[in-house]
Parts: sequence; C-alpha cells; structure tokens
Amino acid sequence: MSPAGCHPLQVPCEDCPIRYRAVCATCEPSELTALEGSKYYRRYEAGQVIGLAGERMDFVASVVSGVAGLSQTMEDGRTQMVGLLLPSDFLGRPGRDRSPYDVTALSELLLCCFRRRPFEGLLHSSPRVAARLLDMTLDELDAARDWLLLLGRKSAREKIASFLTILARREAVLRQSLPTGGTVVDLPLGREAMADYLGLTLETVSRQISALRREGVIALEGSRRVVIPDFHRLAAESGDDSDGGLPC
Amino acid sequence: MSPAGCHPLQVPCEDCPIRYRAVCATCEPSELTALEGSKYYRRYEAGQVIGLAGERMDFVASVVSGVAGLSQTMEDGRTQMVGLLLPSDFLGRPGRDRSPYDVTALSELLLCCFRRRPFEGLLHSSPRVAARLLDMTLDELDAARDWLLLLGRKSAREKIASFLTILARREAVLRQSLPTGGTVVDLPLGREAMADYLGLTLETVSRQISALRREGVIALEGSRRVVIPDFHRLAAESGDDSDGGLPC
DNA sequence: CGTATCATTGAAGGCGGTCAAACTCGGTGG
DNA sequence: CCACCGAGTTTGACCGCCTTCAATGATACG
Repeated sequence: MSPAGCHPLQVPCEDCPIRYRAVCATCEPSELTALEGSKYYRRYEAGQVIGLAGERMDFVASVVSGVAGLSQTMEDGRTQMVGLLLPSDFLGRPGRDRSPYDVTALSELLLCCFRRRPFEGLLHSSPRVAARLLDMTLDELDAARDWLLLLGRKSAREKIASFLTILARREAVLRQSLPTGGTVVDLPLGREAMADYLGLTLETVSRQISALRREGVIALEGSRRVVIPDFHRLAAESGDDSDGGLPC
Repeated sequence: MSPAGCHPLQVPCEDCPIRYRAVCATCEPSELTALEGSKYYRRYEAGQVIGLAGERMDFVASVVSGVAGLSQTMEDGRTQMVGLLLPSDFLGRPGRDRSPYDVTALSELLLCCFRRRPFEGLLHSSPRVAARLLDMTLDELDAARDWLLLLGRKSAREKIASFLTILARREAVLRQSLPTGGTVVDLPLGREAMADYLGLTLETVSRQISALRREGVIALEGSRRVVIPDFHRLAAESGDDSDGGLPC
C-alpha cells in the first residue's frame, strides 16, 4: 500500500479513464497540456479525511477512482452527507479556498489534483473549460434537488431503493450497458455512511435492506454486494415515476 | 391588476433594483446593452404556474421582485419544493430548454426574461457573464446542501427556526442592516408552501409556529407576519452553530 | 482462538403524520 | 350593517414509522 499523498505515477491524460467525462472532457490539446503541467495525483484510504470544514484546501481535483463524501455535522453530532463524489466528479470550488464541508474518502480513492492558481487561470483563459464546469455544476445541482425530494418526502424503504437504483445506473453508465437482469452493485459505503446519505439511522438502513432481501427484491453476497434480479421491481419501490429517463 | 405576461414598462438596467446582485451584476456597458435588447418583463400572480415539469421554457430570467418556487411531485401527490427563488436569483438552465421541475409563482412575481438564444450567445461571447453565472450556481449548490442537512437531520422545530432565520437574513441583506432586535419578517409563503419547503405537513408547521409563539421566541401579526424580538434566541433554536457566518 | 469492527435483530417509546373539527378573516351579497 | 361563505389556519386525538437503546451475530485479522 502506498501512503496517502504520494504520487503513484504520472498517467498521461490521453490514457485517463475519465478523460471524456471529467472537467477536462472538452479540452483541446493545448489546454490539456496546460492541465498536464499542474496536475498531480493523491491517493487516500477508506475513511481518511481529505479536509475538514473551514480548513484551507490548496487544490481542486477530479475523482479518478473510488468515492468521496462531503458532509456536515451539527454540534450534537448529527451528521448529514451533502455530496457524493464518484469517478469523474469534481471536488472543490474555484474562487473559494476553504470548503464549508468535511471531505472524506469513503473508499480507497484516487484524485487528480490541480493547484488552485493555475486551474483558476485556465478557467479564465479557456471558455471551453469554464462552460464544462458550469454544466457539471448544474448537473450536480439537479442531483441535489432529487436528493431533496428523497430526504423530504420518501419513506425509509423508498430511500434505500432509490439509493440502490442510483448506484446501479452509475454502474451501468460505466459499463455502457443497461441495468436490467442480474445487475450486481458493490456498495462503496458501509451502513453508517448510507444512513448519513439517506437521513436515516444505521439500524433502519439495515432493517430495510433485510426487508428487501426477505421479499426477493434484492439478494446479498456478504453485506456490501447487492444483486438485483429485476431492476424494474427495485425501481418501482423507489417512488420515482417508472423508468425515470432511462430507456429499457 | 395587469394580466400575467404583459410588459409593464421597460425599466432601464441602470435603475434596476437587482442590477448589482443578479446574473448581470458584472456586466460592462456593452454587455448590458446586449441584454437590454433581448430582455422583457413578465408578471405573475401568487399561485400561478410558470411552467410544468417537462414543458418547454423559451426563456431564462432573473427574479426582480417576489418569490418563485421549484417543486417536484411524486405520482401519489407528495410534493417537495426543491428551489426557492428570491429577488436577484436566476431561473432556468442555459443549454436545456425544459425544466425537470414545476415552476410556480409563490407570491406576486416580476421576472426579467431573456430569450434563450441571445442569452446563450452572450454566455458564449462574454466570459464575465459566464463566470458570474457559475458563481451564482455554486452559491445555489451550497444553499441546496444546507437544505439537505435541514431535511435529513433537523427536527420540525429546528426546521421552522432555520427557515425564519434564512428569511430574516435575506431581509437584512436587502436593507443592509443586521438582524438583531425587533426584526419583522413577512412570510412570502403560506403554511402549505412552507410545509413543502421543509418536508413537513402543514399541520406540523402550524403547530411548531404556535409553540414558538407561546414560548415568546417569535410573535405573530396575522398569520403571515412574524416579529422576532431576539434574533439570537431564534437562531439558537435552528440547530446551526451559533451566528453561522454573520457578524453581530 | 480471541478480539475488534461492522451488521443484524429485538423491544419500547416519541415525533411527526393522518383524520377531523373549530376558528379567523376577508369578501360578497342580501 | 350584518349574515354568509370559502380559503387558510389552528387545534385536538390517535396512530404508525422511525429512532433509541440494547443484545446478538458475522467476518476479518492477529
């Protein structure tokens, strides 16, 4: 295991697995070389803190692999996850050097980091990159709004089903396939992190997963691998209007 | 009363009450004249629908006065507000011509509208405007994340207190004063809309407001005017760490 | 085999939801 | 002027879902 913060090896952007989905997706060769110059990798282990609320973060980054979480904590200890960053998602806010949220690696995590100044310079000089970042931010805002519906109005059972369909869809996008029969989802989060994401307690998460298993909506292989025999059955449990946007 | 959709009168941007807070805040004179050419006003009455989910919206807009709401509805009728647009906030998404949310005027509302094509053209040609929109979108994302904490982890009482402090702060920003003693807040929303915002039922909203009144945390003048004798007392009920960011 | 961590299951209680009735207030028409 | 009406709000009684507290079970690792 390589310690956190070391630079594994400098992967050229052309070979990057998230080359065409991250903030650099629309870069021209010249812009790419500019990024290539100021980029470096950081690796974190599951559970490791990347930055605490209010601290300075001297870089912004793309998630290359793994999962990162943004979370807020109240004085009495209640915590709510407010961002879930999967591969190709962008971490950090240009123009602000301190995050108002705790940033944590939820699984083993690889970040492609850019020092702030050069990146903000590129943002200024290249409308293409700025437009891409705006588009990604708007997508994130839409995702946050779906999340508001989930937290505000869905039952515990619907929350679990929604979460599993979200993961199954992201998984399917990666594999360029449709989530229909026999989809397998590896949960990148433990029960407690899932509870923080869904606004529940870990006990309720566990109970609802057990209930879905008992009823045959899902099957478990260990506690972190979920098999979905019938995707539509699961989606129907999520409370969203059927096949929300995904053709099948 | 002028009917919805009519053009009241063409206010020059220089005299606009939101000139320095809206998407046009950083515009140079030349950009401003470009906007001035394609802008027009729309007026809506409280409760009026601006657009339904999935419908085309041929314009984007700034809220000049009044309040608009974005909301999502599930098949069985449960609804959750997912966006609250106050004066200077931006409505619509460049690049997408149909909103995934219902858009409603929650009070009497005046929009400064821009036809899509000219606006997107300006976004392309003027990095200044693009940067401003990115910044506003990031602010909205931060607000959505605070909202996630509210929906996921706060009690009904804390939700009400949080909502009132949010309104009091926005009010204070408009008047350029600090919310301390004797602040008066006019609720732009009825009990049902508040419930949709907070992920509660209207009965619970009403009960919690009554409880805060009984205990002297707030006072009511009619059902829509709230007097806050001690802002810190109210803020302490919101569950947020004391004086979140606001100097006093 | 023992231990630590995470997950599951159980029992009891509380917060907010549901259903229902009473109340307030502005507007309308007799 | 006042009775009536309707929409919005308040209050009450009861119930169910989720939380809380607690114990048991599973899995990995030394």
